[in-house]
Amino acid sequence: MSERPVPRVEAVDRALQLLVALADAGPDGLPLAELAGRAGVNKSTAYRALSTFRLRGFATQDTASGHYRLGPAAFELGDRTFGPQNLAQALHPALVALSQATAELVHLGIMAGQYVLYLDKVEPERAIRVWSAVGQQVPVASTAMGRALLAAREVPDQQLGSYLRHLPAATAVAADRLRETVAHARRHGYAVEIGENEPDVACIGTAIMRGNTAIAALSITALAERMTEARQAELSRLIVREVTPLLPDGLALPATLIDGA
Amino acid sequence: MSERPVPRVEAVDRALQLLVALADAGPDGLPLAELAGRAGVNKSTAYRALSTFRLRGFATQDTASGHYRLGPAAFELGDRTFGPQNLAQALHPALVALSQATAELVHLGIMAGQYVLYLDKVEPERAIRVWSAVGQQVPVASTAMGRALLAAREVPDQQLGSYLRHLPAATAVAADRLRETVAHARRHGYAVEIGENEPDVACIGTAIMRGNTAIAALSITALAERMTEARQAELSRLIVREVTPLLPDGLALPATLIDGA
DNA sequence: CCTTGCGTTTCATTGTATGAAACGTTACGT
DNA sequence: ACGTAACGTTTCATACAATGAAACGCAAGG
Repeated sequence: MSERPVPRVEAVDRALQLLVALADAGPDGLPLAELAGRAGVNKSTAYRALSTFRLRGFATQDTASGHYRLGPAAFELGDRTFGPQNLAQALHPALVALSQATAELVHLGIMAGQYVLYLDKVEPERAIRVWSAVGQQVPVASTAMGRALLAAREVPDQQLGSYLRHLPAATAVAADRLRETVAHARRHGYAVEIGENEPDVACIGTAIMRGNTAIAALSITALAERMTEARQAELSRLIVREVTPLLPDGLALPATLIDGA
Repeated sequence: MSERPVPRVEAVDRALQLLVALADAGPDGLPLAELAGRAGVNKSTAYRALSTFRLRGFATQDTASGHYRLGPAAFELGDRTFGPQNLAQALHPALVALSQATAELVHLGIMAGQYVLYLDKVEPERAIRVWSAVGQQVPVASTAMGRALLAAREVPDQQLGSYLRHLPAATAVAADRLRETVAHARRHGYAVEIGENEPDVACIGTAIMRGNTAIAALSITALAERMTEARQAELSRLIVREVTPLLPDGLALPATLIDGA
C-alpha cells in the first residue's frame, strides 16, 4: 500500500493537457487564453508550449484570427504506429506463421494509388521460386491483395473502372472479372486471383483492418492448379487461425473473413 | 533578416520528439534506452517524460518486456478534433446556411450502433438552437441519414438486414425498401425517406466524409407532399452549394453527391 | 480617439529539469 | 550455478531553464 511517487515532468505534463485541450478545440481552434484556461496553465506558459508545438508541427496557428489548432504531426501520430515501415516489422511474425502453416509464399502489401506496394515477403522452407519482390508495385485490379483492399474499403462498383486504366497488357483484366472478384471479397472477406499476373500462379488475399479502415493486405501465393475452391476455403481458415493471435493491438482481420471461418 | 528567436520549452520539445519516436516505434514499442537514443535525450530525462506520458495515457508500458508503446490518448488526438461535440460546433454554421437556403428543418447526426444519434438541429425561422430532439436516437434503417451513412460506409447489401431487427412497429421497413434507398444513396450521394418515421414527413440525407470515412450525416426534413423528385435534386444541389464552403478542413461531402450537382 | 482584447515579449526569481552514477532485477550465456 | 549484461528505476547536487506578473504593440470596435 506504499505510495509510489510517479516521476513527472511538470512542463511536459502541462504540455500534454494543452495538447488535449487543442484536440478538444476542434477544427476551428481556440484563442490562446481559452486554451490556457482549459488546461489550467498560465498564459505565458501556454504560449511557450504552443510555440514549441508549432515548431514540431503539433499545432498550427490561424494567420487571421491567431487561433491555435491541432497540427498535422498530432494527426500523424496514430498513423505512424501502423505506417508501412512499422507494419512490416509488426506483421512479420504473422507472415512467418502463415507461411509455415500453409507451406506457401506469403506477401504483405499496402495500397499506393493504382498499385499495391509489397512491403514484406516470407517464403516457406522448401521454396519453389515464384515471382515476387519486396518494393515492387503491381496493379490493384489484377491482384488478390488489391481486390481485397477494394472490397474492404467499400469502393463502389462504379469506381472500380478507374483501376483498370493504365494496366500493362500482360495483366489485362476485364471489368466483369474485377467486379466479380471484389464482390466475392466483400462477401467472404478474401479475394482471389488465378493466373492473372503470371501463368499458373494464383493468390488469395485479405485486408488488414484498423477499426473500419483497411490499412494493409496480405496474400498467399500458390500454383494455380493447387488453388481449388476447397483450398481457398482452407487457406482462409488458416489465415484466421494463424494471423489473428499474432496481430498487434488495434489491428484485425475483416469481419466477413472471421465469420466465414 | 533579423533572427527571430522562437520561444520554446526545452522539456516540451524533448517530450515531443520522444512522442514521435514512440509513434515510429510501432505496435511493439521500444525499450527506454532506444527511445532516448532516437530522440536524442538523456535516459533519465526520457524516463521521466515517458512516466508523464503514461500518467496521461499517451504511452503504455508492456508489463512483460518493459517496452514503451504509444498510448490511447495519442491515438485519440486526431479523432477528438472531429468527435461529436466538436462536430456539432464546427458544422453548425453549415446547418444554419443550409436551413436558410432551403427554408427547411436541418439535422446533424452520427451513427451509434443500430441508431442515428442527433447532435444538432436548426429550424428555418428562428436561428435559435432547439435541443429537444438533440440526443434522440432513431433507427438507422428508417432514416435518410442512416441510409446515407450505410451507403457511404459501403455496407454490403447482405449486411443491411441486421439493421432491420429491433425496429419499432411504427417504423417498420421492408428489406427491399432499405436496399433500394441505400442503392440510390450509393449512386447519387444522398438518401431519401418519405413518411417512414412520421406520416407526411420526408427527409433527404447525406454523409459527411473525413477522407474515405463517413463520420457524420446531415438531413433536410420537409413535408412529404413537397418532397418531389425535382425537389430532392434541388435540395441535393443546395447541400453542395451551401455546405461545401463551410466545411472545416479535412471534411468533405460524398464524391457522388458533388458529381451529381 | 479611447477602450478592449488579443498574441507576444520582457525579466528577475525560484523551482525544477537535468545527467551521471548507482541500484535492484531479470534474463541470458557460460 | 555462476557471472554478466541489459534493462528500468532511483538518487542527488547543481545549474539552468521554466515560470508568472506585468508591460508591450497591435488590431478591431464603439
